[in-house]
Amino acid sequence: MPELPEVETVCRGLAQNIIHKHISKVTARRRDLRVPLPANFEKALEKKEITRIARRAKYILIHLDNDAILVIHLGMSGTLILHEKLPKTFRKHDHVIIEFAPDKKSKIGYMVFHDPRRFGLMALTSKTTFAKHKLFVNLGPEPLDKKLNGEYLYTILQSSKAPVKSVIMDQRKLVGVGNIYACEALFRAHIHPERAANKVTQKEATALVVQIKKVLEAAIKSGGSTVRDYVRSSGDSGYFQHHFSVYGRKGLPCLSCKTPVSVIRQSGRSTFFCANCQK
DNA sequence: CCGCTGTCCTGCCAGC
DNA sequence: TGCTGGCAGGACAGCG
Repeated sequence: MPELPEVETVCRGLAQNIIHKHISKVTARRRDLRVPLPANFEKALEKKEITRIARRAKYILIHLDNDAILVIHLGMSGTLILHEKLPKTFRKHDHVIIEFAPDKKSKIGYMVFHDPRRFGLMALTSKTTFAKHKLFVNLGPEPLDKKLNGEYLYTILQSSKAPVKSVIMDQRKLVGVGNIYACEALFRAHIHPERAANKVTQKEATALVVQIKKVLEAAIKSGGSTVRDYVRSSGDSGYFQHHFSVYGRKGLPCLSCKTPVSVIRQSGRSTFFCANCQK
């Protein structure tokens, strides 16, 4: 389940494999994803060339050689798998199959969007209307952008008395940080996840920004993380999960002080933290 | 406006 | 072994 590093890893995999490919055929086996596929979905993609792969927040943006952009969100359980040949049988949750015209440069022939929970989506937008699109208009800044500094985060945190963890996961304030990396960044910055955001000091906000960037960059470097069903577009798993300090480590000794890692629920999500190291 | 809860959907795993 | 309940990386509507 992709947070920013996983989505970034998928984008890099796609960029290496499908840029300049021509889409020859699109087949939707199910249209009722989180947002239903538009009626013109297949036609809008067929006969177009892929020119560029980009990412905004947790959305994959596949630019085509006209004004169009194919938007993909993987939700909690979505994967994009590239195949050389069409599989003999489709899996139950293979919802969309994109077929490429053969070319001399690569053997990749198909891309399959697989998403058991259907929390993911595929949508169409365009270069000219992208910024005003419903999915993108309210998104906050990218965490790896220079614009996201301690000063910015401190201002954001000051404006809310919700728990600091909820605020850094709020995609309107800051994109890309999901449950795993929120837990990891707060641990690294020694901030308790339940602390009211407006009680975080300027110094702590700066430390938190540094740790958010560091943990995301480290995860991207190791190819994203895998908990259960996330697979890179090249087909093999990432391995950042071996580096989690607190996430999924309930009851195991804190790597810093050996206190057993705690787990609580915040807004329906599990939060892992060290009650001794995080104040 | 704000903060929090519930919900969408399926699969998997622990516990009985 | 088989069933059940709870939980899963996201996002958003709707409630008080």
